[in-house]
Amino acid sequence: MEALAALADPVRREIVEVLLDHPEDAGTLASRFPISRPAVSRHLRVLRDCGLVRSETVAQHRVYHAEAAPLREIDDWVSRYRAFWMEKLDALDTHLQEES
Amino acid sequence: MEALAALADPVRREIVEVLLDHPEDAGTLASRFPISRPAVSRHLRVLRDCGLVRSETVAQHRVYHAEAAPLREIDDWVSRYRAFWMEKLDALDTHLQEES
DNA sequence: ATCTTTCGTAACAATCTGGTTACATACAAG
DNA sequence: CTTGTATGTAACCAGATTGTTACGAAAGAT
Repeated sequence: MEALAALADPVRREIVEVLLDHPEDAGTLASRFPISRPAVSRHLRVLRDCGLVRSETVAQHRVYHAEAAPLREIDDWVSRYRAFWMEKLDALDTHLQEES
Repeated sequence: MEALAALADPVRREIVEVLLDHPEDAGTLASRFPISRPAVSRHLRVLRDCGLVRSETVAQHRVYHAEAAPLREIDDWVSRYRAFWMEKLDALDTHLQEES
């Protein structure tokens, strides 16, 4: 669940959101954020280290791509408890039914 | 997505896992971990602040319960990208089919 | 009333995090 | 080859995080 910690940061979350939509090189990616390019570079390192992102070198550019596997890992964790909140929300629905 | 940051910590994640199974008082909860009771108490505060947990006072004990809503919020975020990795994994399946 | 149990908070130290600027490397281009 | 563009890394700093021990409040128990 190292990926979960990586996604705790809002900047990294937004980077991933962009890359899930389309691949993008480091510079363009950095220009989206109000922080320095090296700061973004390090966020990319964190994302790379936990497998949420992969980089492909083309000329002197590094094109980043989103990687699916770790997202699935998080989904699996949450899934284990989906039954819990389904139940709770069902109970709420019932409650509202009874009130009306 | 404040809950996501809260769950980045492995201790807090384990606390939530326990409470999703059954409610438990602060002391018993603390005894599960190799850290001090005040440390656990503060983890509980973080979880309370982001709504992942709720406490009920019974006598001089504080019984903690898991709360469903924030888990759902995280699930919703991941859901937005479920299509992405479904697609990737499908592509992998196809690839393996072709190889065999 | 006083002691005991349960639990949160305060104060403090050590580590982690995320930002900045300065610098090094790699490849294209002229 | 020398210059310029695109990136990652190193060094440094401020603020947040997480742990510890000491203390305080609240509610049973004697």
